[in-house]
Amino acid sequence: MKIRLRTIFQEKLNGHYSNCRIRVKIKMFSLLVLKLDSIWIGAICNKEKLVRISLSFKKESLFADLRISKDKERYSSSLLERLRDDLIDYWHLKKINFDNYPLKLSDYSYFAKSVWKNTQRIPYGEVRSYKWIAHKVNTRGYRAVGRVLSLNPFPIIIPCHRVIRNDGGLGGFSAGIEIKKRLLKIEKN
DNA sequence: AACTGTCGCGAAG
DNA sequence: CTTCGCGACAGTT
Repeated sequence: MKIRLRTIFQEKLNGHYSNCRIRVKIKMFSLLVLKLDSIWIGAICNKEKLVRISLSFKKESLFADLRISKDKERYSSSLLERLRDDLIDYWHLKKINFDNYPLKLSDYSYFAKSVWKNTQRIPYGEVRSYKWIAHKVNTRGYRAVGRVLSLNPFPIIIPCHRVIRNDGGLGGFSAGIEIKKRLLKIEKN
């Protein structure tokens, strides 16, 4: 449970604090943590949408990446249960379609959202280049595409691992190139 | 102002 | 023919 103090009003009347109103906004997050082979996957969601996913070889870095502290309480969530099942199936080589997960994208720029949307159009098992994505969003800012993909809050669901260099090189991956290789290997079967 | 997961060209081996 | 270095590119934080 994440508690954010929104506003604290203190009204000074007649020389002393006589009316103190406190409004607290409580945000509830559900947390999923699972390990598939050597890779840890963490995901958080709010009441209706996924908020962030993180991949790592080290469990500890999940929580920093998700921007939560690790000993928060966990609440069950049907969304995360579905995600957990899908991820396990995906890991066992099933061609899972992650397209219809509700994602919280409201905080991101139009450009970022269009890059991610086009990334989601790359079919399972196929790859496209950063340049290809750039064409789709009408820019020659290839590096800008890379920058936005590096900020991808939903790895696997937004399959940025399917985006590689135009010359066939792998490019990069924010969670580490080994994880990118691993995901591509899973999809090659 | 600095950063990024790029691209493509020219020069060198 | 392959590899390397470098400058241009564009959008974000």
